[in-house]
Amino acid sequence: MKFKSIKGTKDILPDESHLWQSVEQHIRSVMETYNYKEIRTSVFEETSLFARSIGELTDIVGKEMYSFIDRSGDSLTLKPEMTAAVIRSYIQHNLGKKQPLTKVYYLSPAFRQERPQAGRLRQFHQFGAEAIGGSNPEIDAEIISLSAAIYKKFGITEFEVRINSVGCQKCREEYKFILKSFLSAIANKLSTESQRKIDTNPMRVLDSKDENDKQLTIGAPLIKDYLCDECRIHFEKLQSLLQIAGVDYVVDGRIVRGLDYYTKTAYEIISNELGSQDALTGGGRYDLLVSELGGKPTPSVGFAAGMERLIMILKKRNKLNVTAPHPKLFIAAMDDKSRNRVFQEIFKLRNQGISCETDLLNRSLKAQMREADRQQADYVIVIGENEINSNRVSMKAMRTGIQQEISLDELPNYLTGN
RNA sequence: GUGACCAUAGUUCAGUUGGUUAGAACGCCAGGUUGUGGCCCUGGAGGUCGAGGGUUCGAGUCCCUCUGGUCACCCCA
Repeated sequence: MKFKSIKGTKDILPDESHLWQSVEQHIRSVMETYNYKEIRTSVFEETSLFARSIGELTDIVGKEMYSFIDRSGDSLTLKPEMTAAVIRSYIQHNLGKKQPLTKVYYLSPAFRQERPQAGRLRQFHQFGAEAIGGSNPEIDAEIISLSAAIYKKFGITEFEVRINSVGCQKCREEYKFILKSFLSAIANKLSTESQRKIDTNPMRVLDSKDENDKQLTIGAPLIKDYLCDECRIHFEKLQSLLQIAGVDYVVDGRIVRGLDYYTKTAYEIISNELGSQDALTGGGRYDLLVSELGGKPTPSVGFAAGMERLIMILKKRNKLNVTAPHPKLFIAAMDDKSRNRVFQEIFKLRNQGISCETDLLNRSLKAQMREADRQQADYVIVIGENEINSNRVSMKAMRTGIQQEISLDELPNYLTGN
């Protein structure tokens, strides 16, 4: 085979595309219930936008971005996540001037050059939302509730919302200092991975998957015990609001998100049905990002979720009772002489918005019937000399096999009446 | 980037210690007499056995390299 899809990319084939459409439609409907409006940004941006927002030292920026130099010498990057692009757009178009709080959602492909595995692709699809312009914990609660509501909309209830506060610049620095000294004391017993992180990103040591590391860090200081008053009050208020909103959650003091820009609230939605990549959703508050990217200081919250991971669960749980679109009517031609008349009827019906199909390959009547069955057409009529002369056709309901004779002129009414 | 396992029709898979024309199921196509699908029956098409090297009289089967897939690590959606 000469050409193949790029490693880590997947074609969504005609058999499956309607399933994606249906999932997307459900997501949109929940987003709109919460009064978020869609934003679409281009798939690529200036490389420096992501470097600045996500953080130079993160894995995403350090080794996973699809970056390239275009013909004018600019460095561009296929977006590895959506928030940076949304914020860039928010600032560029002065959306904050039109209203104090901007609520947007998106559905978009994203790109990261990682080794593919279950629930991880190089081109993947995210949906998510951002509420830009407010610092109230009510907004954090709304974002978390919204993301959980989407899974509930699909009948998925087996997931866990884990929340944490990662503090602000002030209290996080103090905490990191304390944490580092705790970790340094046990450094020689930690895994080499974790040892490396003590200086660069000590909070990540706490969510190491290494069993030994887990044991060693059981008594480690957690940031929730070192929050400043403002962050602590915000976190407590968020929890009471989640209770009011009816969102079940657990506090997990070890959550650290992989993107540098989070402040205060950080949260994840985890499923135990996904394999190793178990995060359905990740999100949190990023009060410093807008100003970091050149806008006015604008506190914001958001989340991003993986489409493929959602669909994995839906498939596993058999929650995808979506029916593929199928033609209402199939018109078979008795013989070649009748084909022009068949086409005439087909186009007439299609012009009236009725989905119908006919044989385009000059096949036998039997083959045409088989095709109609395969296409799951609701009805079939056969047009031949008799029908052309009498202007009457036998309408066969394929599910029941019952035939009913009607006039050709009644066809549109008959079909739309059903 | 690291590791493990895998790669045979459109799909899911068989393929004996290396030995003639590489099989099955499903799917696809055509028939089973007069103008009607599904079930059933019969027949047919379809494979450079992932690619390239090597060992051998002989390789789908053994060895090497590459590519791709799957899963895990890392990290994340």
